[in-house]
Formats: sequence, C-alpha cells, structure tokens
Amino acid sequence: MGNRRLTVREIAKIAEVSVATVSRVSRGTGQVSPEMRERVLRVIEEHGYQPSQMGRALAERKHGSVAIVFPGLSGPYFSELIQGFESEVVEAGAGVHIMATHNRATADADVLALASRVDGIAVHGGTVSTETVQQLSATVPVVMLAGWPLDGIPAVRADNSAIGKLTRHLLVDHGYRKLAFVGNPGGSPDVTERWEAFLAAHRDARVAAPRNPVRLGLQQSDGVIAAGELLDGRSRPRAVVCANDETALGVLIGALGRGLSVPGDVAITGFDDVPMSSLVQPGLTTVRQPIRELGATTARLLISGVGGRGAVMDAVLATELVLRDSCGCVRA
Amino acid sequence: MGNRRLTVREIAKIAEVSVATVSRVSRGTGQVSPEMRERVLRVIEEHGYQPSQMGRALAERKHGSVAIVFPGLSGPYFSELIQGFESEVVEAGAGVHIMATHNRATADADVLALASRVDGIAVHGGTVSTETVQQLSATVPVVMLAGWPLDGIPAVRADNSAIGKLTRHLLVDHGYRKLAFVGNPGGSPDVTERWEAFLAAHRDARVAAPRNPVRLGLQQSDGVIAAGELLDGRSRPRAVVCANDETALGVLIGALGRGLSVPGDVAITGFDDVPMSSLVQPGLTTVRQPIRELGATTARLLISGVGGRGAVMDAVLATELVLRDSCGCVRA
DNA sequence: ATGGTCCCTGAAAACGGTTACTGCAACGTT
DNA sequence: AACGTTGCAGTAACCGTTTTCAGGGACCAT
Repeated sequence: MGNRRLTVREIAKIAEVSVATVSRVSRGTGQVSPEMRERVLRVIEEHGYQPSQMGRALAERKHGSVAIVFPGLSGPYFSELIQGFESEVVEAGAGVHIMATHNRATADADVLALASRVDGIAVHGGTVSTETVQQLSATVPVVMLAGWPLDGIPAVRADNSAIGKLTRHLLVDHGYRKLAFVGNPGGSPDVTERWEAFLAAHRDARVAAPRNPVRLGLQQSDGVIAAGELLDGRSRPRAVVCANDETALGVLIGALGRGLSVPGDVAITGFDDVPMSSLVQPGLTTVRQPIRELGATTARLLISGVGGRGAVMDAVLATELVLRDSCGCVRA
Repeated sequence: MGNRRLTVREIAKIAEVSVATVSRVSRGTGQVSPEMRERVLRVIEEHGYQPSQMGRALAERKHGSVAIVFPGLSGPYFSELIQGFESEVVEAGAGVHIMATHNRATADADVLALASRVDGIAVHGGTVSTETVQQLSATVPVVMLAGWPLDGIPAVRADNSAIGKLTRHLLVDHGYRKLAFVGNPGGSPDVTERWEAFLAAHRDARVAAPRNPVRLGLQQSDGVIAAGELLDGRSRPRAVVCANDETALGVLIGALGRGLSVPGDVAITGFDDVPMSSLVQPGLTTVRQPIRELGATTARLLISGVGGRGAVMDAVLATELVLRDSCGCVRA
C-alpha cells in the first residue's frame, strides 16, 4: 500500500512525449493528434496514473473543494442538510470538507484556518461569530446557511415566518390561550426568527405571549428536559411550540410518558417535518422546510462563485404548514 | 470578499527578510533571532497572512486531510460515526473530506478519484467493491471501517457476535421458537456477521432458523415495511431480530400501529443502542456498540500511518447486550 | 592573530501540475 | 516558387510553500 504515485514527468518519459502533451490528454484540453492521444492514454491506463490534486491545485490556483461548517451532526436536520450539500458538490466534481464546531473554544480559529484549504465555505448560522464570518470572507467566498446575509455575504435560508401561521392556527383556530415556546433564540438565527414570529402572532391575535422561551438546545433530549419543566407544574401550557421537530418529539415522549393525552391535554408542534414526525402517534403538526434543498442551493451558490454581478444574495426558500394530529386537528 | 491572499514572497518583501525566514517563523521551525521573529510576526499579523495549504501540501508532499467514505448520512449511526471520526481528525489538525456513495453508479470511480485529494481514506463496509478497495490501497493508505481487514488493509469494527447472545437469550431464556431476522446480509459485512451469528445461535439451541432474512435496508422506513411483511399474516413470528436499531424502531412503530402488544404479541430487538432506543415505550432490547469510538479509532489509525511495523491490523471493539422491555424482560 | 564553532540568514532547488509561447511541418493560395 | 495558415508538440516559466545548503558574523580558545 502507499506506493509512490507516478508524476506527469514520469508518464511523459514512458510515453516518450512531453509533459504538456500528457497534461493535455489527461484533462482533455488543447489539440492532440489521435495517435499521440492513444499512446499517452495507454500509458496512463497501464500505470493507473492520476494527476495529483496538490500539483493541480497549485497550478490552477484553486483547491477543488468546498467546506461546510455546522455545530454538530446531531439529528436528521443536519444529516439531511449535509447530504444535500454533499451530493451537489460531488456532482460538480469537487471535494467536500466538513467541520463541526461543537462548542469548541477554538472554533473560530479553526474555521479561519479552513480558509487556506478550500475554495469556499458554507457557514451554518449560530456556529461562529459575525466578526469571524466577515474576516473569513476577506480571503474566501462564504455563504451563510440558515443565517442572515451580511454585507457581501449571501445567505440561503428557509422562511421561518410560517411558525407565525402555525401559532395563529393554535391561537385562533383551536382557541388555545396558554402557549409555551421551546428553543433558545440566542442560539441561532433560525430560532430567533421563529421566536419572533411566535411573539408576533400573539400580538396579532391580542393574546398574551409567554415572557420567556424555555431556553434549551435543539436535540431530542432537550425536548425531554423541556417536558419536565413544562408539564409537571400546575400551570401547564395548553400547547407547546417547539423550535424544531427533534425537541417536539422529545416533548411528545415526555408527555406520553407522563400519561398525558396529546393533543387532549397538551398540543405539541415542531418545525422541519423530519421523517419521524409523520410516523409517531399522534402525527406531529409542524412546518416543512426543504432541508436538502437548502444544502444543495448553498452548494450551487458556492460553486458558481459568490458575489458576481447579478448573483443571488439572499435565497429564502418556501416552507409549508403541515397539520397533523398533535395540534388537535383530526386527519381526514 | 475573495481578495487575493498574500504569498510568502510578498510577506518577505514587506518584512525585508527572505522567504525562508518567513516560513521558519510561520511554522515555528528552525532558528530565528528574536528581533527577526518579532518583525516577521508583526507583518504576518498585520496582513492576516496564512500560508496556502496548496503550496504547503506540494512542498510537504501531503495534503493534510483524510477522507471517510460511507453509504449515506441516514440515521444516528452514521452521524455518530462521522462525529467520532471528524473530532479526532480536527484534533490532529488535519482536514476532513467526506463522500457518500449512495448507490451511485460512479461510486467506485469517485472513491478512486478521492485518492488524489487526501492522505488516507476510511472506507465503510458495503460501500465499494473489494477490488476497488485493493486498487485504492495501492496509492493511498486505507482503513476498512465496519468491514473485514484485507491483505495489508487494517479494519476497525465492532464485535457482532453479541447478536448471537441476544438470539440465544430470546430462544433459551424467553423460550421463543419462531424468530425473524430483518436486514440484508449481502448489504454490508456487519449485517452478514449478524445474520450468521443469528443462525449459529439457532444451531446451538437446536431450533429451526428462518430460511431467509427479510432483505431490506437499514433505515427506519425499512422497518416499517418489514412490519407490514411480517406482522399481518397468520404466521407471525414471536420475535423479530433486526440488524440495527433504526429498523427495529420502524418495526416497533409498525407493530404498535397495528394494535399489537410489544413484547406481549411480538418481541423486537435491535443493534447499536441509539439514544432513541432507551426513550421509546417499551424500551428497546439491543446490543450497544461504541459507534463514536469506531470513528475515532479509525481516524487515529489513518493519521498515525497505516501499515507500519507492529501496527494494528484489526481492531475489534467490544459490544454489550442491553436488555430492556421489548424482548420480554421487565426492567428492575 | 588564527582557526574553529555556533548561530543566523538567504539563495535556490525542489514538490507535481498547467499553460503561454515558440518552433516546425504540412498544406493551401496567389 | 514564395508566402501565409494551420495543427501539433515541446520548452520553460509559474503556482506558493518548505528545506537544503552555503556563507557570513560573532565568539571563544589557543
């Protein structure tokens, strides 16, 4: 394993041609006579020659790969997002770099260092500071994924306002009065917007909104914790609006585990419409966002080159309210 | 955005030193006098200079990143696996390339092409053909992840034999006679070994095993389909052994949705012990494998260099039987 | 003073590709 | 027959680093 790979010059020597010809044949550019092409192709085939990406990168002054930065791989949302991104990038013949920031102290520095490895970086909202993103974009094209566009930095995101429609549905159509919100608005742009849409819907319906959200993360386990905080006391909310499906499913498990009826005792809603949401009993009312498309669109933007004249600077993808049983609606 | 980055030579010119000195300072090697170091450091700081990875890669003859190849990002297993891999690689200061093969026709060729981009590749079992892996290892270090070691190619995997213990538990301790197996043994080495351990346990207990497994994929939706195939007919099995937790959870949902009692009417078991398995009602009996560790171990092997004298050639990680309610055991 | 170490620094040669430029046939035109 | 095209192949420069090697001071011991 790990035999030294042959170089253009060696292939050229073997085929008794110049390196220029080998290069032309291997990348299919320029004029090469049929017999030359044939000869070189045979040698390439025979020795399994593949041009080294590092030499090529240097000559072409591009790495041939792009990166995606996200908080961590927990749950179906990020899986789907990255799938969408990855597929699109591989399709375009480029490489995919990933980096999860978790809550590493060195996250910002690590992301900055990434800039010297790739041709473009997609940064998921809520992973690194705005200053870092600005700094980053000084050396490499950047796209904000599920975040707000910045000066010269385009964004790809979903329309979070649908959670306003959802809240309105709970308040007006179902007549619920006491709602709770699970999610940390400071954690990411998405959650900020969802919390604000939740508040706005309360104002529109002239119903008092909760003073504070239940500030927790976006994982299922956070939902289970939220259930503990919300459902045990006497002042249980009539409906729990969760920032995403994962937490909603956690709350659902917590509610059912306490012997509560959903939606009879408490209604629960989510955001994303992950596969599990249509499988659980009762089906989860949620907002569908095109997660895969978010990733794919981001990839396309990054690859086609950011910031050209007339380039997309803010792609807001449509979302859709999905009514199932958990809000109190009965399926047809 | 995208300002041209400065090169060593430019930095050298500005700081009025040679490129060699800049390089020595920026990477902290060799002897440099304090005042020189100070001067260069200031210029580097001032202009935000970062050595280009492509120049560096060429000079050092290593890309500084490794890749992981897997079928797709569906479900918690792959998320966890990749997290483990990614964390370890980033820790070591290298970059992480990913590639999902899905069932692309070009998968083998794509993986082969990866070899010119990275210093090492972890290939998940069941993604590309053995010949491709062999070919790959001729040019770049390879580690099989959740697969069998090949000549000169080390493997990192979990001990699948625990599913034999599990099967024995169902046959002997619970006395179930009619078992079914959900999973496609041809799909991946892991499933092959689990099916074989399942069969071996039947032989040991002198109980007739099912002739065929229910050949389906490893996603939750496959479990839901399996439930349809297994639970509707008259000859319903007493217990369903699934190749992983995802499908087990799908079967569980299908069973509960049909009004069947689990484990009363049908027992269900999985493999992996994903977080969800301890949250569902009833809790899922399964085999715990250290998924994150698998990824991390693979990364370490890849980074420390494959195939040196005395290097690990086959790391089999321990697994553990986790008895919960879904097999018929009552929790203490 | 002389020679020998030690430190530092810089010039230049890699590393593996791509490509602008040059040169040379062969061919067609007047 | 002289000349301009055209098509194809090769030479060499370049991409941005790292690193070997050599040279030049400063210092010390004789």
